[in-house]
Order: sequence, then structure tokens, then C-alpha cells
Amino acid sequence: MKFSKATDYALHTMLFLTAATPDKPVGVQLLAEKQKVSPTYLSKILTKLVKAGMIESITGVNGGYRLKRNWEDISFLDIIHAIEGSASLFDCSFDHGPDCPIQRVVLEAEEKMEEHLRNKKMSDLVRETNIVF
Amino acid sequence: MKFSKATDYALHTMLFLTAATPDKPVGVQLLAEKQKVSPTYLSKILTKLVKAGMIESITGVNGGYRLKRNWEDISFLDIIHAIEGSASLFDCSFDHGPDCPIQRVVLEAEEKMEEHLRNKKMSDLVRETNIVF
DNA sequence: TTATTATAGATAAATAAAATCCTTAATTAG
DNA sequence: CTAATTAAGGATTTTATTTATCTATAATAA
Repeated sequence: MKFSKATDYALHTMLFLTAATPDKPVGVQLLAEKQKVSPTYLSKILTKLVKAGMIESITGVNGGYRLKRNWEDISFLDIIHAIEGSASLFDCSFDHGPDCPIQRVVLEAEEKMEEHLRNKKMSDLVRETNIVF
Repeated sequence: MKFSKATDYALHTMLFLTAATPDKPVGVQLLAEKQKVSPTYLSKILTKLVKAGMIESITGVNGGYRLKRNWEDISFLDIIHAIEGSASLFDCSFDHGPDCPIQRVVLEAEEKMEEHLRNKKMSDLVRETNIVF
């Protein structure tokens, strides 16, 4: 069980956009170069963030991606869910009635993790840390 | 990102063994049947639990698997780590100096999840719940 | 109109998970 | 001692998922 590289790219891109000038769009070319990943692949990932309403895209010359208004509120969990989906991390495949005690425990644990990811915003990180890109 | 089915099988097998008579070994045949999984595959999973020292195996007629002495202390995390390994869920693949602020946050979150999984023992579950197999 | 930039569909390549097959080794009952 | 039973382990296959590429289309600004 691992977070996907796509999630890694998405988180780093969001951090970059949050730390960068908030009004000027940044092209996928540059974002991909920084992260040493192919632009087409990264663009597919960023399209998910667009669909989730976190960033917006501007086509054409001098286009790129830019944060949306609500960017101060975007949490780690928002980004992770946008990329990985929101399904739970564990499915009991054993048929013992309505609810599985094992599943319950694992889901409680998952909820602890999500709580932390929900409370951490990208903007916190930019405020707290000296971001090096 | 999902916990593997192997983890699901391992957790359910441990619950079964914990709920069952603690001295008499249970064959993989029966365990596999209950969970509707192939005996050979399950045996590979259980071998990992043996290597991790949670259960012991007895070959030969009337053999099978049985909990070891310390069974009261076996946590969810122990089992999960035995199957999935203990590597962290997130690797930053971007090269920004010694530590990545994103990685830090995700690892804190992971730690919250692990804490819960470390504090829940199989024996708790058997005590609390009316296990249905 | 041309260059630039994102979107999207199709597909390929790489990796990981799930499962099977077969052989070997250990043990116990008869 | 022998035959039956049971786990361990190596090799391989199947299936699923992730990662990545290629190509075409659409939008926009200079």
C-alpha cells in the first residue's frame, strides 16, 4: 500500500502554485520540468485538480494553471481525494453479516489519518516552511 | 491506495485463530475454505505470519497453524506490517534538500493511523465483539 | 493567421497483486 | 517402516493498476 506518484506530483504542484505568484498562470511545461515528469502525464493529473475545482486552467499563449479563489482552504486530503478517489482503504471480503469488526477498526484508523490530512492546508505549509523549489 | 487482499486474509485468519481454541492447530484447508481463497495462496500469507513470530505451524497429520504464546499482544499493526512491510506510505520524489514538508505532513498522518492500529489488539476484538464465522 | 497551451482518447509499458502448480520436507497414525 | 497428511518454497501465470506516451482537437492571445 502506497500513495501513488500521481498524488506526489499533485501535492508538489499545489505547493508550488501556492508558493508562487497567485495570479499569473504557470504552464505545465515548467511544472513538469521541475518535477522531472512528462508534461502530458502531469497535465492529466492537473486536469483532475481542475475538475475538483482547486485550480483553473487557461489555454492559449501565456496560459497554464492557477489557483482558484478558495485556495487558502485546500487541504492535503482534498488533493489526495481528487487524485486517488475517496473510497476507503479497506474492504472486508469475508461475509460475516452487516458489519465486520476488522473493517471497523481499520476504518477508524483511516479516519485518524484523514483528520490530520484534512487539518493541514497547503497555505499552512507555505506559511510555516521555507519552500525550496 | 488500498490495503491488499492478503492483509484482509491475514487479519481474518488471526481473528479466527484468536477466537478458536488456542491449543489445537487449524489446517490451512479449513481457513481457506472459510474465506473462499485458495489454500496454497493463503499458506504463503500465513508463512509470513509464522516468520514474524505470531503463529507457529505444525506439519504432518493433524497439523496446521496455532497462535504463539504472546498472542494477547498482537496488534493490527503487527499483522499489517508482517504482510505489507513497514515502509512508509509516501515517498517524495522531488529533490528539495534533506526533508520535504509534504512528506512530513503525510508521515505525521500515517503515524496517527498507525497509532490506532498499534493500540488495537486482536484479543480486544474477540473480547468486545460477537464474532461470526 | 500562427504559435502556444490545455484536454482527451487510445494505447503501450512497467510494476505490483493475486493466484496456481509442482516439488520437497516434516510428522503422525497405523 | 510405510502411507497419508500437512506446511514451505520455487517458478510461473494471470490479472489489475499505475505510469507514461502519442496523437488529435480545441481554445486563446499576439
